[in-house]
Amino acid sequence: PMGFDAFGLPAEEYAIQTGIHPARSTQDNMKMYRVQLKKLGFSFDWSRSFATCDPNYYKWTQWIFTLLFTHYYHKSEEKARPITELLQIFETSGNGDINKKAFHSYEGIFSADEWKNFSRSKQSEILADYRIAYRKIGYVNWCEGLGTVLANDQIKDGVSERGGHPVERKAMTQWYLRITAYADRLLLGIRNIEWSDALKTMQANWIGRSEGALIRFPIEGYDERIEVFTTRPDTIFGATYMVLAPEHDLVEKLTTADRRPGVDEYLAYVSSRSEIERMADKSVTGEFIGAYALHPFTGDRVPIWIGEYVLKDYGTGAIMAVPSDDDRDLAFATKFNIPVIPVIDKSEYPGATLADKVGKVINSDFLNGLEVPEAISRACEEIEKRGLGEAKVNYKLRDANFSRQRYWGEPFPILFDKDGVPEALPLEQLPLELPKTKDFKPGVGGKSPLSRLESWVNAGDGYTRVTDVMPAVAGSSWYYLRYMDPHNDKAFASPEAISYWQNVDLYVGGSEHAVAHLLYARFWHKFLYDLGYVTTEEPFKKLINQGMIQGVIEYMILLKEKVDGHHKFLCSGLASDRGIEDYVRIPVHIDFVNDYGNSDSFMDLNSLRKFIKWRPEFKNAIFECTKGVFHKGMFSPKSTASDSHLLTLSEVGKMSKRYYNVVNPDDVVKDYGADTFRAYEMFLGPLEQSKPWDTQGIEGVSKFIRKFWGLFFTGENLEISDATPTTQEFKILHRTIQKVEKDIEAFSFNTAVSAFMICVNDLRKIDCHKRAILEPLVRLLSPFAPFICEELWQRLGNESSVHLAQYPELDPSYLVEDSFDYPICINGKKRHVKAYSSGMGKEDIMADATQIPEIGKWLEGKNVVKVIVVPKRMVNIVVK
RNA sequence: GCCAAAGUGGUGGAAUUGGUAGACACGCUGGACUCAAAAUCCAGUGCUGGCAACAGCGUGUGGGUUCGAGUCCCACCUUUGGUACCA
Repeated sequence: PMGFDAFGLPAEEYAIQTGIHPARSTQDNMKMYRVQLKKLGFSFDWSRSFATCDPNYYKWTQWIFTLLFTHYYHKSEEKARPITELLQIFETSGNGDINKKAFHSYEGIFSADEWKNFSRSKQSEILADYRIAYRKIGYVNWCEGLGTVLANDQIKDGVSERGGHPVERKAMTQWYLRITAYADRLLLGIRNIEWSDALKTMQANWIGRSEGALIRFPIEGYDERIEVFTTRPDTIFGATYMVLAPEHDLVEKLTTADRRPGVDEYLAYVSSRSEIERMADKSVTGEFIGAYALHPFTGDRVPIWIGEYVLKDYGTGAIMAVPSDDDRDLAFATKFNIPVIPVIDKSEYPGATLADKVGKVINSDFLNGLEVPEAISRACEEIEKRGLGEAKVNYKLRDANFSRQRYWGEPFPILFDKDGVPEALPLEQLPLELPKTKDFKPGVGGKSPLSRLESWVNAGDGYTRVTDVMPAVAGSSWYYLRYMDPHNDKAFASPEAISYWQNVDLYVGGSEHAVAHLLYARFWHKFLYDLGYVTTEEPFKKLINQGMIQGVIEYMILLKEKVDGHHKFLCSGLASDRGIEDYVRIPVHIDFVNDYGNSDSFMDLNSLRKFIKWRPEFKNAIFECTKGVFHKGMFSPKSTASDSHLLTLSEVGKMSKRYYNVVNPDDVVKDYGADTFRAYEMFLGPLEQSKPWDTQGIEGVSKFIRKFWGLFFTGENLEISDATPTTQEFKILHRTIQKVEKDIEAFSFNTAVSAFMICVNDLRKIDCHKRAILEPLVRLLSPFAPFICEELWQRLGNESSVHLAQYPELDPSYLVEDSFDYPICINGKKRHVKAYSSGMGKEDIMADATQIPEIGKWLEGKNVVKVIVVPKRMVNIVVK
């Protein structure tokens, strides 16, 4: 159910050509059309991956969506409640008459104080609006937000990565997943799962809980107030100006006539800037809009500005700026000559930065003299007392855009009536299948392809359908539950199956899912838990991030000539005889120092930076990317001297078609067999670690497999003895059982393979061919080398599969050693080794160790201060 | 900048969680078998000095704790992921 990249081609284009539903097509079809599409020279923009295409599965994804749609978050109960309950309460409470009960229930959406602060007209508007409450208060909200769509009218900025087509960001009414309702519980739940600390921290940071205050600033001459969120209410007396996000609702209203031209110009500037530009260039920009807020405590006039550095989506989209205690505010104030009032005295905390929450408050009326932490709570108190705002917890986590303007994906099981009120389709009408079509081009104004289908949009009786589809994360948020009962057509999984399987014991996945997929799945799971559909609070009990097998990416740089005293290079990627033509799209000249921002070459900027770091003498060189074909063997072998004309650079990175560094496992299997390949992947290193694929070491594993086979055969003939094994042979076996068992539990497969190698080497040395040893060993090795073990198991005369056989059991009695080789150390340095029997006491060892003749020379002329004996570890003699 | 992870031979990596650093492999060197090669087998292989016995040094750098540090603490350097004006 996860979206997958099918040969790097989007499903839409595939369907255009074939008319075949990708999920139902065969691999061969795919390959055939892949070739055709390439010939046609398609480039693609609006989708790279297939969404879930099996209606029997996505029926339940749609059903869960209807649950999310018909439930709301009840703050005081901290769980999901059906919206219908809420509506009933309103209906019985009479038109516009807000009784306490209704009020309480409404708390799930607005706090009591928020409600109080709404104007009378807004309150009745909300009540009159209750019929369309679904739009606003469910776990999925139908509201406006930015989406990235193909610009089919005008080129604005930025081009798509794949085809170079222009895209734009556009506000559209879309579905949003209200994951923020679960922010607190998603954060708390992290404690109870066995994930790596790194991953837990990443999720915690992503949720980004911060405690602070919501403060409402009155505006001179207006009834409205500006709401700001701050984690530093203690610095409120240092607030010398306010900044609104350029997209803030009040900007239009508050801008004075004399400031209008400047503001319009600034707004135009902001909207012209692409995300990339904003990120690359963080220069301080802003504009005064002419209006003033009134400081809630002092009543001073506080000028209102707009500025790019305030984000519409975080907090309230507005800040009180305290230049004395915030780096960004200070930079802004400095640039625009806004006064700075120091409010925190940090003289007692040398080395503390502006952001550190330490110091004593000054210039701040009733806060003077307090330490920062006290001042924060004191300020919150006062703010609440005077009705200026309240303490508030804010989360970085934002509601997730759940609409995609493309063809493939689960259609939304929602109909809008003629008044625009959404209704969920009942389960009997699911799945709502995607309509068949041959027209996959985007709709007008960046709308999705479905909007072009009149028969889809109009559902009859004045009802209309949503034209967007769900993202790939929809299906992936719960697919593991479907595995528990995959063929059930009455429910997404039966209660029996759910209570038997519960949740995922071990989830192995890449760390790229750290915040998105893993967070959404946790949210859905908790939601289903609240509704009683699952029995656990967390979907994935234990999680391991496997590393990625990487490839080596090679680059080549050719010193071409000297131009105006500058070195000029031809640079290129390479790795195979297929050449690089396709991958260097636009030849560009890069003067690295002055113009390095415009690279569109295969050899990316990072590599160039690395190159410069390595060879600083070429700092001022000119790099020219070329379409020419470089072969590895074209130039003299790797030379790095500056008099040479060729330099090579390589780096380790993802295996990808675009780098020509993909190693096909089939080839390795063909050369060495599946068992060797499998065991070698395990042997390469720790599971969690990414590592480059390097076939050099595979010989060792291959030899091991052959040696293991050799234990059973002399030439072609099976030669197995039924003799009783010696103690030593049993010891070798059971030592291996112990080690392998422990390693499997710790997911340390590389050391398990090494234990097998040691075992086989030891058995060869003593020429052991005994069934009583080898048969358990076959069973033990079978998860690591399943095919050869199955073969040997059958040859040993067993009827059923080795994979169904009883796993060998450890007998610790074979592991008892009667002596131990103690390293004898002088002051912690090993000088000698001596064996002492296991029964020997500490005192006896101590006494003997100091008498060892070989140790004598180290003790000469010194006093023995202390002798430390650690049983079964070592002996340390401390001398002075 | 911030968050996270990691730095051990020529290479991939071990190290019982504070107790013999370099297991197991690859590579390399020498040898056996062979007319020869491949395959296989045997021996050696951290660095430096020495014929050797042996000695000194050695887990990114500098300091600290300890009888004892790859492992713990402090500061720094480097690399790899992630993230980005989060108020």
